[in-house]
Amino acid sequence: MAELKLEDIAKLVGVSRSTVSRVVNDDPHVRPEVRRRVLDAIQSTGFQPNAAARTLASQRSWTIGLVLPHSVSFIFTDPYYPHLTKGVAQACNQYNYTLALFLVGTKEDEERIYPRISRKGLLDGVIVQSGHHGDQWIIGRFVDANIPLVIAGRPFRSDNVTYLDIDNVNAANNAVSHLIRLGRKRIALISGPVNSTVGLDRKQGYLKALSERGHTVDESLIVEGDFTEASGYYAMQQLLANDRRPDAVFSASDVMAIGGMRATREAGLRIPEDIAFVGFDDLSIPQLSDIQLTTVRQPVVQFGAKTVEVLIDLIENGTQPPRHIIMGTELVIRDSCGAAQAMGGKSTRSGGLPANHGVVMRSY
Amino acid sequence: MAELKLEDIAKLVGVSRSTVSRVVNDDPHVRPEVRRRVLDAIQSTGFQPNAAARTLASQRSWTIGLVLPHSVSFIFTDPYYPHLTKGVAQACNQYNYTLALFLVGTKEDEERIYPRISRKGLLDGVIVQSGHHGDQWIIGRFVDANIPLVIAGRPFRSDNVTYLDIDNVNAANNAVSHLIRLGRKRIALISGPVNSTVGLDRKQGYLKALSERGHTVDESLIVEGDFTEASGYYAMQQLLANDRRPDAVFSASDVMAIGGMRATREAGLRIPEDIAFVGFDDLSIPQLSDIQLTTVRQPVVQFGAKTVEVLIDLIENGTQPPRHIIMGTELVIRDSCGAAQAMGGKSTRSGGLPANHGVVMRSY
DNA sequence: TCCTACGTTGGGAGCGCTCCCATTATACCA
DNA sequence: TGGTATAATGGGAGCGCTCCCAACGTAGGA
Repeated sequence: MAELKLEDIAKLVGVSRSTVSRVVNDDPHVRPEVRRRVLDAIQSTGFQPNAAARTLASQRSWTIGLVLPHSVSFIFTDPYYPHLTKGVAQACNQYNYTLALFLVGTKEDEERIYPRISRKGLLDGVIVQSGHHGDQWIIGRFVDANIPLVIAGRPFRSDNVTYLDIDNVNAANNAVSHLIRLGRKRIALISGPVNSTVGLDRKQGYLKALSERGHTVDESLIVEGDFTEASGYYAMQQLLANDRRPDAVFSASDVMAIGGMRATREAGLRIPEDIAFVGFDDLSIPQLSDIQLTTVRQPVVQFGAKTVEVLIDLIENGTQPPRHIIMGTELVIRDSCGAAQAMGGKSTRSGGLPANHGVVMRSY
Repeated sequence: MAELKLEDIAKLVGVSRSTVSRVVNDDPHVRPEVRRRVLDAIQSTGFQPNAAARTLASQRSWTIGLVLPHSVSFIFTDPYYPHLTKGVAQACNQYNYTLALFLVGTKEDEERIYPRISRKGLLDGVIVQSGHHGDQWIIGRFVDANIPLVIAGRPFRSDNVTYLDIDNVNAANNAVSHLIRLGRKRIALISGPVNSTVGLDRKQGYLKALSERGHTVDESLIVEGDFTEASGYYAMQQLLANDRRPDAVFSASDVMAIGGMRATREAGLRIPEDIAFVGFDDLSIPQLSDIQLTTVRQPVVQFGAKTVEVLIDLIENGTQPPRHIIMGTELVIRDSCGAAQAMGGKSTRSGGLPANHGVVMRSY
């Protein structure tokens, strides 16, 4: 079967190329009867308009790019990326855009990928997941290329770009405040990398909670991790080697919290009795544990979808003043923070269920 | 800055459009001196050829599609998908292809996505992750559309399509044989869904190992899961409710094994002393456990990359007889199978390390 | 009845490349 | 030195659409 084109359908129906094009593009200026005949022909022949020709003529590709820098290593261990991707992909489907995925790992990748992205006729716009210091020049590059751009996550220099982020400071503040309310005195932080805005913001929330509630900051209770389970494990070992060990830990990610909890158990300490834990993410990691993690739930999938919507708005309505959109979080209270014991009630654990839903507290 | 085209560069350098095109496409028929001047102009102007125009004229988009059916739910919990995606994305970068990602969840998604994929001028070829019964018609559809196609995973009807798979039967056979060699008598199976070839093949390997080594099959020791942690947990509870409980479990995925191990611990049983576990995947799931899982390592990332290579070969060299490529696996022996104890040695656990590498046995 | 307005339709002119063929420049041999 | 093979170059045609404008038809008002 030779490839059909608009012209062929036109000939078949006995109308012009333009009329078929109008039908395909839902242009109202076609008589209903003609539209029906064209539609029939399209249906019966299985005609699909050629994407490249359409893009060339209309200067719109209906494709958006999702760029995940550094992801090649982290996509292994960090459930954040699959969830974000899912949110973005679903929204793309919904709005009839195609999603082009760019996983950038090495410098070599960058040199192959970034020119391709800046090229016209491939993408209508780009979403860059960011928040790392090293991403600045990439963002600058796309800004220079004048391609519609939305950043997922707060970039270091955010004044002239549109970005979406979750409210990391408030979320961390809530989590730590929760531990303080439960009577914990020495609350440690396993932070994210401080060369990332996520790491920075969650740390700031931790510090804010302490100072707002009259706790003094003990630098020896702050250890930096890199969002991997291993780093959480080592960070916890360091915290436990302290003269006076912590009685609670706020971890900037669930995966690090799991590492920390493993180190805690190995040291013969009980969770939450000896040390309470609160994590960050709530992205359904399968855990081999009878202790369910209290954590900050960030709406990553919706976040990804929202990112797409903002980008499409940018594509279709042209340049606008940069927008900064911040999404809220929830604190999900399960076992590891000791809330159940502290409140004299039963564990929130609904015995035997693979994962309980916990008690949810909206951040705002 | 107005968008540059080939013609503009040509005018700038004082040559023709065709010559610039030759330089851009590395055609050898250009004098070195002219090539240099053109290259300089391209460099200094930052010219990028328009992707859509190129695609339209050459009938090649240098884009391939990765279709993940059912993935919208599983991408949450199953690390297989991110790993496969990573392998595919890296290979795409390497060969200068763009990757278009299609996450298909609902029937609605299908109706939006599949016509787009069949459309000419968007994709040069498609990789479909498969192995589920329901995917047959999708595959048939792409075969009909005559688009270069490679299946990742063995499809149910595989005669007329090219696919890649790992050797699930052998891998499962090895895993179960390992448990038998360690002296386990009642070896249970937490299988994958039997409406998938993965589930079927791993089950067949289990059955094969038993029969080859003179064990009888006890149907009450076989429970079907769906690759989620929850299903592993429930499956294990069912197994433990047995009159005579198993002394070993082979799980068709690590995530289900983790669910199973959680149920085992909750029942007050020891791993591996009371029940030994062997999983399948080895995709670095963060575990809150002092027990490291013995498992079958499947080379998912390389598998994804290989899939791309086979597809590109198909794209560039035209239709060939369908190829069926099967990749080997390794058994990674850690703590949960009890090999260390059985062999009278120490645990293979290198005390305190976040995750040990285990002892690797190549399948073949 | 004619004229105007508007809804409908057709076709030309691109979009920015690649591909092919014709033409010109260069090298090599007799 | 002329003739021929070969390399380098230029430009037309076309890829399959969209967009725009002109042309046509029909209805409604004067």
